Amino acid sequence: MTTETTKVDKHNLLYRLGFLTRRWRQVLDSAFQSLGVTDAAWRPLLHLHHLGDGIRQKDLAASLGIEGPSLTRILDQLIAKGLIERSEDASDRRAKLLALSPQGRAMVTEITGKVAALEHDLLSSFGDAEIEQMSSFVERLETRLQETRARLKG
Amino acid sequence: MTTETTKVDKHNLLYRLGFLTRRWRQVLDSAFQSLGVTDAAWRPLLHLHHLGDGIRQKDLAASLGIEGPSLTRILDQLIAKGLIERSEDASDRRAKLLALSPQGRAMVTEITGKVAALEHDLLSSFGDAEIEQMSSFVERLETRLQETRARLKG
DNA sequence: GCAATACAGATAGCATCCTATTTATTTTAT
DNA sequence: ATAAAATAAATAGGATGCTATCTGTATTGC
Repeated sequence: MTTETTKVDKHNLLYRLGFLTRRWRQVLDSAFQSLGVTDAAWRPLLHLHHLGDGIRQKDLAASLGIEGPSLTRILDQLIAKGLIERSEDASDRRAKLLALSPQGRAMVTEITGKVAALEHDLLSSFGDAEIEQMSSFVERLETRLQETRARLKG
Repeated sequence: MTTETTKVDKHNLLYRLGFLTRRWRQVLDSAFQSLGVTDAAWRPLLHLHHLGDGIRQKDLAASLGIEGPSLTRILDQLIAKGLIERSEDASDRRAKLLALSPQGRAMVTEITGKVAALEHDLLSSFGDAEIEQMSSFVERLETRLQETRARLKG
């Protein structure tokens, strides 16, 4: 029975991580509805703000950890809302350069406040050492997973 | 700067959890392609096996942590493949009862082996104490998130 | 007994991610 | 110099989750 229990625990861990991220997404979703941006849309704004105007879509996608086509649609929405501007790169006519509009910058401020409040609410009971430990675990899992992925593909 | 750094770390933690679960799903996806079941489909099979034949869709959905409509579509696929059988509940004509077919039971065996191998591969570098600690963190986050969710809805 | 409410499941439609392919442009190799 | 390969972004289509709504059945309240 000990073996069985251990196996179930490990099994549940990854399952519950997925569950947790779905729930977190739902919380963010309801929190951002009032701002008029979807949950998927706020992160590109913050990353763009952090990386600075004038970057390419490809680099923003890499920063977000999503694929190019996934970003294209989100950008279409953000550009339609006037939060981001997409211009052509004079030095490479295949590429597009991204920049926050003034409204986009204002939105970044609002989003940053909301996200910080929600994250604080979620993490406030954890000490710095615990946060760091979780970060370390996640990093180890990421590394291992990347190796596994590479092995399955190669 | 200290404040800034801490903030970014916390920020990254939840972001990276989402990233991690997406990657894990991708690994499972490529591993299960050869079995002819999608990543979303294997978990209902295992849960049904664990819960036993004759349960209702509603209870399986609750066990999986997904909503009824999300399960309906997955079940349609699994039934079309002949892995699960859906029958009417004589005591309540609204409800349907679920059972694994013989092929479904065989699939459960294959899936269990594959999942166990992948999870072992991912988690083998973690000690039991570390696994338990991660579980504890996840549980605390789940609890806190549920409270937040309830507060936002009420 | 019958109307109102609750519940199980299915359907419709949205959001987000992915991979595969297409188009336009740039870089590399012969 | 030109043909082949590589690259940036867009488009097409699939998978998975959600909420809202519909249908049929059971339960509750008067």
